[in-house]
Amino acid sequence: MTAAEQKPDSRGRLSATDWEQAALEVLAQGGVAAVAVESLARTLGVTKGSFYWHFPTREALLKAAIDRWEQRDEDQVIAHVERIADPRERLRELFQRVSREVQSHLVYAALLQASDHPLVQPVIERISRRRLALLTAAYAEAGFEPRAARHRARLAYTAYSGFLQLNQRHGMPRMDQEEYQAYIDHVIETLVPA
Amino acid sequence: MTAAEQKPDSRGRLSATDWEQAALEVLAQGGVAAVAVESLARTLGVTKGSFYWHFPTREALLKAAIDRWEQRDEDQVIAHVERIADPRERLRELFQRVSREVQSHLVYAALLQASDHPLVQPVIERISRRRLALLTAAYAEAGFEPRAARHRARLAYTAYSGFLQLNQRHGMPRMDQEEYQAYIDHVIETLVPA
DNA sequence: TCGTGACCATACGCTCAAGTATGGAGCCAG
DNA sequence: CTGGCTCCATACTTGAGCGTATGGTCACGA
Repeated sequence: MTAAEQKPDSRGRLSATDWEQAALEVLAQGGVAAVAVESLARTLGVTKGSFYWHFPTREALLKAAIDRWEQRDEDQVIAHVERIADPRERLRELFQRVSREVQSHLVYAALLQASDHPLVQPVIERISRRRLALLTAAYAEAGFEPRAARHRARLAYTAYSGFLQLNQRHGMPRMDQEEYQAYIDHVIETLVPA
Repeated sequence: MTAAEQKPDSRGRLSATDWEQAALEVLAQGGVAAVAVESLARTLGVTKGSFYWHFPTREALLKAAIDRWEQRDEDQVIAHVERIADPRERLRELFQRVSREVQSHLVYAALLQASDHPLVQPVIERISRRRLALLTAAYAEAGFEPRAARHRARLAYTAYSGFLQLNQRHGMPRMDQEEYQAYIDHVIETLVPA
């Protein structure tokens, strides 16, 4: 209902960008395996013939879509958060952001699940390194020793990805909105120095 | 080198248990997708003909292997840890255990990655509930309010699975043994009350 | 020794999704 | 109005895995 009407330029024709957008949507929903060309074509109202005009292969689409997501993520998270002066406040903002910007985190969760895929492995590695460095820097600025900053950053980051892992489309008793906010508060209390 | 010689009863013949064991090994290594009958048959030195005598289908093998693992896990973790009286000591022991018993955790990590598989989903759900309950109880005994105990348990558990996620066969700068131990200490310090 | 049953090999068939080949509809420049 | 470019449909081929059909071998008991 949300992927059907993409952005027909004038009369139903599609562009490569349309495919990437749709790919990201089903990626967030059904994981990497759900990014199948015939299935995608159906949701876009066309057939494979269209796809293979825009992309040489399925991998190419996957790569393009993931690259696009990574770029957007870089801009949003890094830029908007890195300018917060106080490191404690910066850390709090980071944790809070998980609840908003759902789509982006869903994509990240999907990529985590497919981290053995040769195409996403380097992406996960880059993202991990970047976010870990961001956290480490924040903790260091907040007064942690270098070693302790690294450890606390790692703990925070693993808690983040573990949280994503255990929340989408499977196990774990669901939390309602209030319980969720209380949990976030607890995490901040525990992992961010007063 | 480790999966080739399983346990030929007398002369090269295999049993259903041998297949389950081998399945667990490649499951820990290559994930659920790596549990393929023809591939497994090759590593065991036989052909599919053998497999389909012991099991009606691939799913059956997967289920049997996972059940076996879950049973062993139940015995090892739950039984050996639950008898520790002091809740703080119990929590420390839990964290320490992640470094030993590597195989078991590797299987869990593989299952996490395939948590959308209809066969794996209920397993993950059960395991999650059990371990979460275990942690929650320990924190409650250690003096946490019920709500805080739940939150802290969830934080610890997500940190655990996130840690697994980001360490096997992909991303994240590797830690050496000493750094790893220091990290565990930091986690215990942070998440376990003094 | 004979035959029965446990275990395995060989050779198929079936399905699904990726990729290919080719042609057709619409539009725009000349 | 015509040729060419863009975007798409239809109909194929191909490869990987699962599952099936059928027969062979070896051990062991009667």
